[in-house]
Amino acid sequence: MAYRKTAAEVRRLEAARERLVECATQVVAEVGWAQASVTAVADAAGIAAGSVYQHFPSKAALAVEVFRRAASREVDVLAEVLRSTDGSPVQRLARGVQVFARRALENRGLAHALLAAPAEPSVGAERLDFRRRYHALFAEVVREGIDAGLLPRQDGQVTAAALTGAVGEVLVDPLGAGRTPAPDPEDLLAELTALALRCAGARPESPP
Amino acid sequence: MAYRKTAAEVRRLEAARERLVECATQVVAEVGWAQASVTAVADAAGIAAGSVYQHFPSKAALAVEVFRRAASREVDVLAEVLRSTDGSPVQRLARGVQVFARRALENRGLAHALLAAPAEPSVGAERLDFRRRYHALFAEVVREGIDAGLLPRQDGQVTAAALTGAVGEVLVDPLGAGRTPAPDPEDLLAELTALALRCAGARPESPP
DNA sequence: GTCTATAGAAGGATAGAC
DNA sequence: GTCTATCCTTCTATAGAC
Repeated sequence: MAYRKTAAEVRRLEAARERLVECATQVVAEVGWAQASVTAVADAAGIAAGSVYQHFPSKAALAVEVFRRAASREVDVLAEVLRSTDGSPVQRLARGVQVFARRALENRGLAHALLAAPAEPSVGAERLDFRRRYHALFAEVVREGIDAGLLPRQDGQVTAAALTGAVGEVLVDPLGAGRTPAPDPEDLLAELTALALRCAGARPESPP
Repeated sequence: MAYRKTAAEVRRLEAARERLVECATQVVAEVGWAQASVTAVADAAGIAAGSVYQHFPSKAALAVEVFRRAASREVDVLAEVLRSTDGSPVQRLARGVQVFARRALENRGLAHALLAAPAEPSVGAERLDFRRRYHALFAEVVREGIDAGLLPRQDGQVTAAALTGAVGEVLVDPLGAGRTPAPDPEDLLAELTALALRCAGARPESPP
């Protein structure tokens, strides 16, 4: 007689998997990909190391899932801000950059893991996709800004890529080695916003 | 009696290693890290796969060496342009961005491998260092621009990181999947230069 | 003759095809 | 699920330099 999972069992299994992904994400944010061993992750989730393989075929698959979840959250948040109906495209761009940066500064470990930390190739491939999604979002708002006459004519795709790269790169270094003295997060945020607007060609005195 | 290598032997050995690194670089540029197997690299160098291990303890060590060599070449070229005594800091910045981009567009495979292609963690770590060296170079010229009154007051470190990230990110996508239609390299170069100058806050009408 | 670099094949593991 | 193919690495025998 074939074994059939009951609904309760399925739910428990999914909950365990969910919990595993969440704990793994936290471990990665704290110690980085390199130090996030299967044992460390399993310990954090309160399960045996071997049990990880009940939910994922390999450590790499778990890492990819961790990356995808975290990246999607960031993309979703940015999308909501950039596509908001509140404010001009330029204002939304500024808010988008701020949100991008603020979230990174509030969870530096995770941001570093998403943006730059050395990781296995499978995660690296996800990272390329992650950045492309950022491009697409920025490209939308840049295009709106051009159409509204708030930004000069330009290749929106190029500007969008540049914004992604610029903001990402700025956030990586203070997250990594760090400067001395450590820059004040609020200063950094202001600097970064101004820089992004310059980058897109927004008039400096652009009003409310 | 202890065996001592003759000068000729040492030279031959170094030449073989050199040739191996060069061939490996070419293979990586052509097919990427993922496809650059030990056998493929050895074949390109005209040696047996096992012989690779006479020169490097592991494939990863060879990959790191390949990355370092190629990255150092790029950094050196950029340094020469940015530190040239010819032209204002802003002009040198523009030329630097152009050289950065032009070299990437002329050897897209290698540029993609250096900037973005998924690679093993050991290469990823080198990549972080590579980008930091770019920051440092851009930071110099931005600072000079500020001191000369050609650029507005700003955090040079932040701008330098942003320039690195922006140019790098813009170059990655056309190098990888590519857009349709493929953008004209000269247009891209002009767009990128303008963008970098905006990013640093250079006056648009800045003359010769 | 002695010592080493190289070639070539074997080992052990893993991923992909069927 | 099995089987093949390929990958990185190690091992051994050979050829070549001193």
